[in-house]
Amino acid sequence: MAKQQAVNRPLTRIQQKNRQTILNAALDVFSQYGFRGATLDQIAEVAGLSKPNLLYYFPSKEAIHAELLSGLLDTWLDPLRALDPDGDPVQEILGYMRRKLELSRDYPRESRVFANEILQGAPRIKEALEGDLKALVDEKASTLRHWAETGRIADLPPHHLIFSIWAMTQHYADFDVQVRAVLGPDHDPYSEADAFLNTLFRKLLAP
Amino acid sequence: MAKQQAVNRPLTRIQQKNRQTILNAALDVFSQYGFRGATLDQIAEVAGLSKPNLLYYFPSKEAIHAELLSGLLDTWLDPLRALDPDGDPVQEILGYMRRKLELSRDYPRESRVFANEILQGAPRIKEALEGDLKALVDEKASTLRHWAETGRIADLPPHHLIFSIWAMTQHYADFDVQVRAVLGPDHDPYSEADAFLNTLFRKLLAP
DNA sequence: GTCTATACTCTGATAGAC
DNA sequence: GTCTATCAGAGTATAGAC
Repeated sequence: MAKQQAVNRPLTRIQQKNRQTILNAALDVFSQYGFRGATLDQIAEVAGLSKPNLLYYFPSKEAIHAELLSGLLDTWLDPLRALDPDGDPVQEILGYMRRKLELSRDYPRESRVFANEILQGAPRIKEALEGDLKALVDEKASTLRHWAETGRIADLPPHHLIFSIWAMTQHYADFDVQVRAVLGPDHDPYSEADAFLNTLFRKLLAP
Repeated sequence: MAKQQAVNRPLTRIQQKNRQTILNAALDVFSQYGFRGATLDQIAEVAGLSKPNLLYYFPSKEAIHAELLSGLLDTWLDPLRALDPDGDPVQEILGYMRRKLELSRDYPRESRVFANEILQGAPRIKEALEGDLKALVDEKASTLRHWAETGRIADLPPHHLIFSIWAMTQHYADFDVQVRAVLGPDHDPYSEADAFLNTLFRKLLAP
C-alpha cells in the first residue's frame, strides 16, 4: 500500500469541474472586493462548497488568486498579440480597440480583477507587467511607430495611444456602475461606446 | 459639574489637526487596499496614533471612510462645474481635461479611493452618482450638445465624450504602476500624457 | 485626550470522522 | 472527497486607568 504520490497526476473529471466552479466563484468575489477584501467564506458560498473543501482543491487563498490571475493575463493580452504589422494600419488598430471593448463587455469580472490588482500596486503581477507586458507593448509600439513614420497613421506617441485604448475600453467594465448611473436607464453603454470609440479613433488616426 | 454635551461643539485646534492626520493616513491605506482590505491597525500606524485613539476621533472605520469620500466628491467635481457655457468650446474642454489630469497627478490617492469604491459597486456613493453627479453631467452634456449643434465642436455623444476624459486622465493615476512598468524609467508619464491628450482632444473636437 | 488591556467577531487554515 | 469541529491570529470596537 504505497502512499499516494504527490507527482503531477492528471486531474479527474470531477476535480476539473470543481476547480472551475471555485475559480468562477473566486472571480465573482475577487472582482468585487479585491484580494484582501475577499473572504474564503464568500467564495465558498458562491461556489456552493464548504470552506475546507475549497482548501482541498487549492492550498490557500493566495493560490486561488494566483491561478486566476495567471490564467487571465494571457487572455487579456491576446487582442494585442493579434495586431498584425502587415495589415491595414487603421483597420488593425480599430480592430484591436473593438476586441478590447468586447472583452470588457463579455468579461467585466476579469477586467475588474485586473483593475483591483493594479490599483493596489500590482504586488502579485508586477514582474509580468515589467517583463512580458512591457515586451509585447514595446514590440507593438514599434509597429505603430513605423506606421506613423511612413505616414499611414497620424504621428502619435505609440505607448500613450495604446494606453488610451486600454483606458477607454476598460472604463466601461471597471466603472460600469458609474457609467450606468450617469447615463440612466434606457441606454446600452457598450453599443454606444462602440460607435463613439470608432469615431474617436478614426479621427485621431487620420494622418 | 454638568455632563459634557454631545451637541455640535466647535472642534479645538488639536482635534482639527488630529482628524486631519487620521484622514490623511486613511487616504494612504484606503487608496491602496479599498475599504474592506484596509485595517485600522494600518491607518493607526501611518497616522502615528494608537488604534483606540483613532476611534476617539471617529466612531468607526465606516465613519472615517464616509468622511473621506464625501469630502472628496466635491473636489473631484469642481473641474466639471468650472466648464463655462459662455467660454470658447475647445478651450473649455481642453481646460477641463487638463485640470482633471492635474488632479490625477497631484492627488493620485484620492483618485484611487474613488476607483476602489466604484470598482466595488459604489455601495456607499451610489446615490450621489445617480443624483448630484448625474445632474451635473447632464447639465454639462447639454452645453456640449449645444456647441455641437451650432457647429463649434464635432458632433459627438456628450456623455461619452465626458467619459473619455475621465477614463484617460484617471488612467494615469489609477493604473500608475502599469503605466510606469510599460514605459520604463526615464519617462514622465504626466507631461507626456498632457501633450498626447491635448493633441487627441484637439483633433477629436475639430468639427 | 491618550494609553493599556481586553471583549468579541471574523478569517484562513487544519484535524479527523465518515 | 466532503463534512463538522476547531485552532490561531487578525480585526473592529469598548472599558477603564491615567
